[in-house]
Amino acid sequence: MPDPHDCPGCAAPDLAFAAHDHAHCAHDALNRAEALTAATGARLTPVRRRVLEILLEEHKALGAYDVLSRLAQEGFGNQPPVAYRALEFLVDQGLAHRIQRLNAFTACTHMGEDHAPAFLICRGCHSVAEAAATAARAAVETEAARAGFQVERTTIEALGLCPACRVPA
Amino acid sequence: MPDPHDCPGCAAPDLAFAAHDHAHCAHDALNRAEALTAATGARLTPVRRRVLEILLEEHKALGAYDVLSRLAQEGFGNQPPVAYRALEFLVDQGLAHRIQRLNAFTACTHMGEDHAPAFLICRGCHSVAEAAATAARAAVETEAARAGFQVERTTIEALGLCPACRVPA
DNA sequence: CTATGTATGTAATATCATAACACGTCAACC
DNA sequence: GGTTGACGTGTTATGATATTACATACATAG
Ligand SMILES: [Zn+2]
Ligand SMILES: [Zn+2]
Ligand SMILES: [Zn+2]
Ligand SMILES: [Zn+2]
Repeated sequence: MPDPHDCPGCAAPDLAFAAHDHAHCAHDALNRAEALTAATGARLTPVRRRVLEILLEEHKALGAYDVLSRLAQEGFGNQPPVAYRALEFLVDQGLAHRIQRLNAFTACTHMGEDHAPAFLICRGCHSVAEAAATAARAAVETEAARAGFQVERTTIEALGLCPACRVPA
Repeated sequence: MPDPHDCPGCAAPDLAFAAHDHAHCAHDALNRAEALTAATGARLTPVRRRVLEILLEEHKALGAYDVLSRLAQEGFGNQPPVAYRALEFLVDQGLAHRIQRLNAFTACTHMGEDHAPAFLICRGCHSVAEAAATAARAAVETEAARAGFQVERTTIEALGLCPACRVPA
């Protein structure tokens, strides 16, 4: 098992697109999730934990029904609410995000950081990364204020090409 | 019929939330749509025109099925593709926008301006306004570039309270 | 007038999401 | 120990959103 304190991938700002030891990346995220939920008293039950593991397998977004079919294969319930509830829990706990544009979910790559990222969605390989969005959010709020609008949450999702997909093979 | 050259509402930057003569606002938008489609050769057929009129009735987003039921009442086809196709046409022509967060559509308030707005969605009254998003987009692209990601389109949708809904009655 | 492309109508199906209820577990409480 | 209540899970049923495929109408170009 990799040492969590010696990992180039985990230090990368653009984790999803950077080459990294993803097995370690996922393992580490799961540990972090355990710690975070333990700290708040939230219960990372088997279903919820398994859903998070499934999301962590790749830096992509999975639809609720994709998750569900995986769960069903493994002996968990096979009805939509099973998946939706676990996903809702993970999103509420900040362990996963919902990607509006894809009607899909992805594991958070910055667990515990109280962040509100922009999502970078590659239309080539369908990977999803998180990017800092502080400046962008501020800009939106400035414009909104001009209209007297009070922003509570802002969804920012960029569609385009990741580094790997930009260059044709 | 109002004079298109004397309208306080049409000059407001935050048209949707500003008090304005909406009958004129909608009428004017429809004229603009006619002119724009005529100029490009696109055909604003009866269904498409009617869908735009429906969207223009309020500064809100309407689901495809809401639009469809209106169409059906008026003797147009009552199957989903009728609505989805007309809506797709309007979006392609820049006469309407799709609001991802709501799975719904709203008439564009800046037809012909080649804009890429942020949407301000009021959770109180469900009205939707467009706000300038040039700075926000630039910020997103800057961050994306740091990850080597090439942005093609960015969806920015803010949820919050409009001026009218901020103050409790 | 006929061929062509475009728009519309319709049926069927796919995909995404939630409401409502039943059951099991566990810990707090008496 | 039994009761209660909160919570999580399972299941049925339904609702909401969206697309594929095919048939038909209609304009206009040749
Ligand atoms: Zn990784
Ligand atoms: Zn890619
Ligand atoms: Zn108006
Ligand atoms: Zn409002």
